[in-house]
Amino acid sequence: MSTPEGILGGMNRKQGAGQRKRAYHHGDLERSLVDAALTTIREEGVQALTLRGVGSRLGVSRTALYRHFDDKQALLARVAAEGFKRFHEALATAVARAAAKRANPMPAMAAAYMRFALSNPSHYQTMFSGVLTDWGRYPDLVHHAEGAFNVLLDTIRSEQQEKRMGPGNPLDLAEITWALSHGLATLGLARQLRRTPAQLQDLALMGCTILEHGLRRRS
Amino acid sequence: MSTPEGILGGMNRKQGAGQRKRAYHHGDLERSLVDAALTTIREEGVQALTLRGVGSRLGVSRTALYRHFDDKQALLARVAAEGFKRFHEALATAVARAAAKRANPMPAMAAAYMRFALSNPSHYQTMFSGVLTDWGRYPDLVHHAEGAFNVLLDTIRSEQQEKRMGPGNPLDLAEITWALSHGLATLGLARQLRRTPAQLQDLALMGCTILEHGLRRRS
DNA sequence: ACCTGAACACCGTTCAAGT
DNA sequence: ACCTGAACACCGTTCAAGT
Repeated sequence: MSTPEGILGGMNRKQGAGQRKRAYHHGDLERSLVDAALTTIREEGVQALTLRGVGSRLGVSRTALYRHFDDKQALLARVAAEGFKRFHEALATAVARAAAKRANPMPAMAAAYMRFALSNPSHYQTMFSGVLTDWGRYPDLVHHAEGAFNVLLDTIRSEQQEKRMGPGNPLDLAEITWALSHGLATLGLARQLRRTPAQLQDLALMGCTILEHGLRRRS
Repeated sequence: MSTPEGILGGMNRKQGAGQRKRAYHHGDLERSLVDAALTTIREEGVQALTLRGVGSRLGVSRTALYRHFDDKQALLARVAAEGFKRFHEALATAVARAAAKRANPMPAMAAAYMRFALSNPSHYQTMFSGVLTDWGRYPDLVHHAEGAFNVLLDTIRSEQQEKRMGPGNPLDLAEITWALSHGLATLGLARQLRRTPAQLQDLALMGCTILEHGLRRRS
């Protein structure tokens, strides 16, 4: 790992004043590129993202990006990986908080899922829109995606073990639960359901409750 | 509407022999363009569709398409509209067949939904991938999309009226049911669930059953 | 180390021109 | 009516060159 502060300290003596990683043109261009991409995706959709657009948003040439990312895919993969990391954390936190209150973790996860999608629409779109091919090229993408899914799967397993949830193959139940949350989130973000964020949040909870009740009743 | 047979009959006397709408270069180029687009989408994904690619697949210039479609969006909209029309019909047929057998229409619809997605992946991808903006420009798109959703909504309403389904706001239940089917279909087609088509079909039925049981049990 | 400008091979779209 | 070729304004990506 390089130590940009030390190197740049000699090149630019007006360093400091709260700016740690300032390079001679941009401080932490890599981070700025990701943020600029997120802004573009939020405003125009992931389909409309261009490297020229991202560059010009920062007053930087279209090729400057190649110092930090292999190609356009790599920039999108970074956005998605960051999204999956936050998503993973959001689900884990929701489960932990429910456990601390001895509350049902399933609706807590359903709420956290929808809240994440609504609060991070650019990340969510990049994670699931299908713009990303070759997931295999980006290990942390796969790592956090699997991590998030495993939070769900492990919670279902332990709820079943404690007899708080009805029987059924945990993998089947996890995929069905995920599909419902994912369906509501994608349709909601695409404005295919005519709902306010608060109503989408209610719908996610309601769907989760119905599934849980259905599981108790199965033969 | 023009009558190409009459016009072309004078231009090309080797007409007939089972070919009705043959123009001097291609018979029904419009239909061929849609089919070529579907093939490309199936093989490379909707993101990879180019007008040059579609044209060269038919041995036709990239601009020939503009005689039949306003632009690329219009070609994609045609694919999506055709998809929604077939989708609408598939759902309506499933409900009608279930009614004829006095069978439960809900699992019949869930099965028909997944079967449509698996049998028409190119259509499904174009319908729901988000490549299509400006739905308002294509009325039959909206018409058939609403038609398909209304089959679901009406079925839920009548099942509730006949006391075969538990209580709840029909619109809420329709959107939850749709979201589950849509989530399973999109995740399945994107190979994010590691399932065979037959397993996806089973999962769709299972999800539908759990939802129905959950509805009976709600307070 | 970081950034640029020119160049290349692609795109969708327009338009005058051919049959 | 139907199709083409040239032209235009965009892409992503590469690369030699600058500081």
